Amino acid sequence: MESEIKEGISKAFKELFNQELAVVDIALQPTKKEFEGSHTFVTFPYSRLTGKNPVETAQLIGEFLTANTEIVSDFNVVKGFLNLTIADQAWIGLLKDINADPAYGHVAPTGKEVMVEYSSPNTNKPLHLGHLRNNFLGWSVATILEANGYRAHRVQIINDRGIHICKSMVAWLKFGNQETPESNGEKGDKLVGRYYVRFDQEYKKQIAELTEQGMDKGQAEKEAPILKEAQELLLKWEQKDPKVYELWQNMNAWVYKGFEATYEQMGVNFDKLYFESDTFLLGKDEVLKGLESGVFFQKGDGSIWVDLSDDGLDEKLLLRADGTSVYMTQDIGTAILRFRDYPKIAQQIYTVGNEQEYHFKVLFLILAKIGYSWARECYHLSYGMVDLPTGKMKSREGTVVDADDLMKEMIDTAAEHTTELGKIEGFTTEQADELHEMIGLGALKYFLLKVDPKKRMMFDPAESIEFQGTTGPFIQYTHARIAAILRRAKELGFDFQDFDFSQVSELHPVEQGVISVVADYPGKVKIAADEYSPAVIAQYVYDLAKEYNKFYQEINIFKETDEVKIKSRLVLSSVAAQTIKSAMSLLGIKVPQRM
RNA sequence: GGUCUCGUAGUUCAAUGGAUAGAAUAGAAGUUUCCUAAACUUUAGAUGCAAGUUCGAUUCUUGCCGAGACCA
Repeated sequence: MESEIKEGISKAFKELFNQELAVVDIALQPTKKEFEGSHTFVTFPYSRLTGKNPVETAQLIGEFLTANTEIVSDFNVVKGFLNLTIADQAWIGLLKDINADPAYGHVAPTGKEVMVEYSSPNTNKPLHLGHLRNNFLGWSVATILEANGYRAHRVQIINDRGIHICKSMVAWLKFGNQETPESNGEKGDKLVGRYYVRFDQEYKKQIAELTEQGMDKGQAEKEAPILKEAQELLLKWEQKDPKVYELWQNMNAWVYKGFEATYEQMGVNFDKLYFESDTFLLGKDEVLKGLESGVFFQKGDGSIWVDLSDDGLDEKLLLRADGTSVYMTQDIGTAILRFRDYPKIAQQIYTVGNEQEYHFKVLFLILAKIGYSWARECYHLSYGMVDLPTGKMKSREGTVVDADDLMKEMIDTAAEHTTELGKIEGFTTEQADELHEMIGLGALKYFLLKVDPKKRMMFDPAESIEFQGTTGPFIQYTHARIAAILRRAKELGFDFQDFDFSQVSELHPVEQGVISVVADYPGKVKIAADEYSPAVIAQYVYDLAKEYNKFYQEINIFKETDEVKIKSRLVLSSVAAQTIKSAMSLLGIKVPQRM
């Protein structure tokens, strides 16, 4: 539809003004609702090209389009705005085409591949609210890219080594009494996380004792025995001490099992996991190679650095004086390994919080410096922090919202609301549970994805579980109502599968409204991919649901006596439902048949 | 100190340089003999401040004020 209008405008420029205006340079915008029409062409910028003032230009183009195209039936000009009205037949034709396309809005596979990283947790803490935004975002972007014809590889890097996990290990050895997830039924990531907290408590206690004995605080922080024990453990781990290694493997295995359960509840999955314990040595090799080739330099103490002052940044440490690696070292190794594993990927996307923007800027520069041309195809999908009404999430102050707890709370609230409204009569327990999960998680995902990723956002638990307004459940409810209509149609014996569109002669404005929003879908899917922003889809599907609700309110399909109208509206409803379902699936949200 | 991000209704979010800055929510007032009222309709309310660029600025540039993150 849009492209046909643009072609018409391009033609008009050629024939009326003898000017070349490429179709790609023409922008249309939706007409404001207070004006007649659906598409608007702004003529202010073209006065020079046409030699006429904006109003005359708009008038001439409007006349040309009405006379020479089938789709534009009428127009009006307000200042430099040319508002175009599309012919009913063009809308009907569009509906017919959309209805005939089972993969409407999605591009067939192009053979291009892309890698999307998300989640990437530490193994010493359970997943929290921030991880939810991260996972939903990464998973959704991968799915949106798939809808644009890419093959997406979903991966994560697990920070499974380092002092943090050793802290949990020490605490478990000291206070754990050999307890395991099997022995006490606790989720593995929670158990290990608990010992990390336990370590911190003990550490603080020891610091207090030492300072009481007269040691100054800075020294006490270094000298606390429990910290020394953790450091010793790390050293033993690096030497692959069998006992330490076994404990490390066991505790990490508990964590992974716990994470797996959380991911399953979240509805996300991965094609491949990377572990830092596997990649950090490769990174080290690369740094040493870079030192040999003169890309990096060494300081007097033996530490290795990169100088990025030509790029407007400063010097950055790559390898410590004692030869141990830093985050950057590991990330270099991981990136290289991934391009080896998947040589066909055109791009690597990192879903990581915006506090690491500097880190990734540096990483990509370094990769380019050591000669990897794909470095410029790496993209940091940066997202803002999630704030709570009570303030910032701080693990030390216990104000972290646990991912499992939150998901459970959402599902429970969905159950309460649904029961209150009497919606689940006739449901089996399994059906009811499935529905509550759909609604609870739909509310959560939609709430976290509707905001522009790069912006910091406020998550209000109380508000998010209100299933009103710009929310997932609102959209799910709209879908359920359409499904009810289609069920009713079946009961009444309406078969609209091979509906003959040529019988339809006119449209009600609310029908046209729905078709016009549905028609935007492919364009939105593309924009969402270009901008790596599920928020584009979230906003879109809300608009669609709202538009359908207007239609629903205005027209009672089964009250109509004209069978052609009934069927055409059933087709319209079916197309709307499918588009809602398709768009929601890009966000990882399921839609129910009834709720 | 340096780099970056962000300041929009009471609140949470929108707006490829375009028309009278949109929604939602909270507030006020309505709609159900009819397919699901978790809906719909009406109403009131905002661009931090000051310049600049131009037909036109929430958007681009500069300065200031305010919030946050990162780098030493």
